[in-house]
Amino acid sequence: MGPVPEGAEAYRREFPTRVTSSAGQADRRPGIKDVAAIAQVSVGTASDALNGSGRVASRTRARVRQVAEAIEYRPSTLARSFRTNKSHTIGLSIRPFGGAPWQYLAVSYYARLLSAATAEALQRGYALIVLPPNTPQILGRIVIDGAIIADPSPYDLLTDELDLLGVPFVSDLSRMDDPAALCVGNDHAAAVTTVCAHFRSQGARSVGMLLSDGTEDYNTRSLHGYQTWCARNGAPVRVERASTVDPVAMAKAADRLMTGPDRPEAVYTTEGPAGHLLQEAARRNDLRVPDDVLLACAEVPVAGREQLDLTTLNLNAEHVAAQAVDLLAQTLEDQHPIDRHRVVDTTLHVRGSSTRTTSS
Amino acid sequence: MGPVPEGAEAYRREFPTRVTSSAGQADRRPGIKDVAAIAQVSVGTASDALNGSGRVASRTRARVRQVAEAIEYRPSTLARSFRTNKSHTIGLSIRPFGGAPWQYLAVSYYARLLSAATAEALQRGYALIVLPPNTPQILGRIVIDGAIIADPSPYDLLTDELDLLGVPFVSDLSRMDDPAALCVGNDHAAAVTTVCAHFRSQGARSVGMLLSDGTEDYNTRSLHGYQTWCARNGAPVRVERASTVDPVAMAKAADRLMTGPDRPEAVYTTEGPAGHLLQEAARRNDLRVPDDVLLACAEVPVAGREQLDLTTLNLNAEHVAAQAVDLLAQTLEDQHPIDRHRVVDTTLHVRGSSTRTTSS
DNA sequence: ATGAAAGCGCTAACAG
DNA sequence: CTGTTAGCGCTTTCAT
Repeated sequence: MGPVPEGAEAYRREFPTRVTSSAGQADRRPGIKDVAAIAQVSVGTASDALNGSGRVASRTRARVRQVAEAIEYRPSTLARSFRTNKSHTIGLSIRPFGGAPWQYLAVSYYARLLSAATAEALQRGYALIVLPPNTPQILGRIVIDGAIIADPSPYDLLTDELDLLGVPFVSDLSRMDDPAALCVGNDHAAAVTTVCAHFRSQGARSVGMLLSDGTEDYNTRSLHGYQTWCARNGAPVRVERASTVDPVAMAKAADRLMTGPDRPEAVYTTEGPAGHLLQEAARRNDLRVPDDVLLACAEVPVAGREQLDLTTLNLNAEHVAAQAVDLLAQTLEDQHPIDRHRVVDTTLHVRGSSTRTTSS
Repeated sequence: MGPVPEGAEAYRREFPTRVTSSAGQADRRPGIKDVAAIAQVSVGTASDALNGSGRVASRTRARVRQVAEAIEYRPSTLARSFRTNKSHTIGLSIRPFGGAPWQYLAVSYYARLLSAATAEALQRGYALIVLPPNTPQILGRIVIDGAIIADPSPYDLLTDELDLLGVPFVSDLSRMDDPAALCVGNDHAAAVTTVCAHFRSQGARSVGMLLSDGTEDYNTRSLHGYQTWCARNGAPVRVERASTVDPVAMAKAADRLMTGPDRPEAVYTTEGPAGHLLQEAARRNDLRVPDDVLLACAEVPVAGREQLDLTTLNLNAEHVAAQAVDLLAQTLEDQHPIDRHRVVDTTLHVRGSSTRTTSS
């Protein structure tokens, strides 16, 4: 018999049922010691040969690899992860939305974030695990190297547990005061300012704001940006808030912005799905868009985007995801990124709902 | 000092920098041996006490747990996974769609499948990992206990690798001939029959079919069901196929179904996003819906569902996901489910696009 | 260039 | 009831 037995058959012939304890189960997956035994090297050498550490003769490496291929050896990812203390997985937690905890995929921003984060992570050799928000217990069962917390509520329970476990995570700009924190997000204050300026350029003197009643960072920043703009431009502040969970409440809030003698000449909402609620409210109140009131919203459900002819603020979820994954990956690979706070630009897509056709 | 030091401070006081090799890094996470040392028990006892194996005196268990709590001990999930050979994760792979590999979230069926699978998995203590389709290499880096392959192409490379690794997986009904395979899916043939029967009940004598040119199970089954229905009912077969990737080709295919003297009186498409393509094609060809042609489609993008007034076939993605996770979880927990092939019902939602208002 | 051996942190079998 | 010990499968020194 030659020194290099080839194929799984030869392997089985030479090592018939290598099982130690319970007889009969010859179907156990081959381990690295099987490879080593057949290739007539030690496990250490086999490991080096397979991982290409360079310190093994090319002839023996070839032999070891040949054997590994022949018996279809696959290293145990579990053991390897354990040994290297890396699982190559990152968690992504998205805040609850619309009552149901997983409703968020209906919001284009989060769907895009998830897609892009998954793609970007995989490209770098990480898999993405979808985590529930506010459920730190899950971290006791599963393994992640790092995490991305999208739009955490100010007291998200996950973050504390992650800190305790020493798992690095990226969150939004709400943690910017901590220079060590990893932050990626939009400058929502600037975004709102852009929208308001656009409204004004179209002749609107007053702008109303439809906000969620949540306490996420984007909410507070958007509100702050709005208030600042109003103050600087001598415009009245007109804010309505309602729970994102409750479309009826949202619709009523929209109605409040469309009625009364002092109703604003333009309305913006940070809640994408509320975009068409604004359109419906305008219709209910016999206001023509854009003639009587200008409208815009941040993101919008994917389908029917064009049909709605709605001016939108693109938060560039793909960029956010890419930056977040990049920042996390660098940190996990001990590259100590210098720019740990990253602000992603927003883009205003002007469409019919905010373009004055007749001068007022 | 009492026998039970409380709090991390006491711990650090008593065991100042327990590090063995490199001095100075006192920030290493406490392990089970730290807990054991402080609680004055062996690691085995500590493990039993923490995992509630029942064989330890309640007094000592209390003490051990108290210590663990005090020093904020968290078991290494990596080590535990390694030891128990379980990672509590399942992979979900969804076929590529629309060119971009992650575009599928725009398709409501897949978005719902992902949401529901994630929720169901977490409820059972599993986390869900989003896997790319046709990329078996990823399985060499990450750890999963099982997998769900949604709509695999007939030669999906993932399945072979999963078999090799001994990772159980659920796929669709295309593997029903293997009694050991785990299968969950809709009976697409029956679904198409339902749609055709509905069309006929509304007076349509002929039904056209707009299909993807893919080779997924739902495609072949839908086509087969359609052909069978036509044969049984003496209706002409009129099938157009186009790549889901290519909306232009899809639109052209839709046009072909709307023109000519022998154009069908009703059209169904299995591709949700093509639903409104059918509507547009009808408009282009001056056909009124539903007067001149009846329309229906399987699933539809989430937003604007009501506005489109389109009859849809609900594939009940949530049920599919729940059954798939259930089947997988049972298998992983060695419960050897008897019903390894599970067929999920579909539901026809009749709306305006297929309801004859005037009798023809 | 290669082999031998020491663990990673934890669980589980066995011994007391 | 509790302590001791043997690994899980692999990577990584340290010798040779």
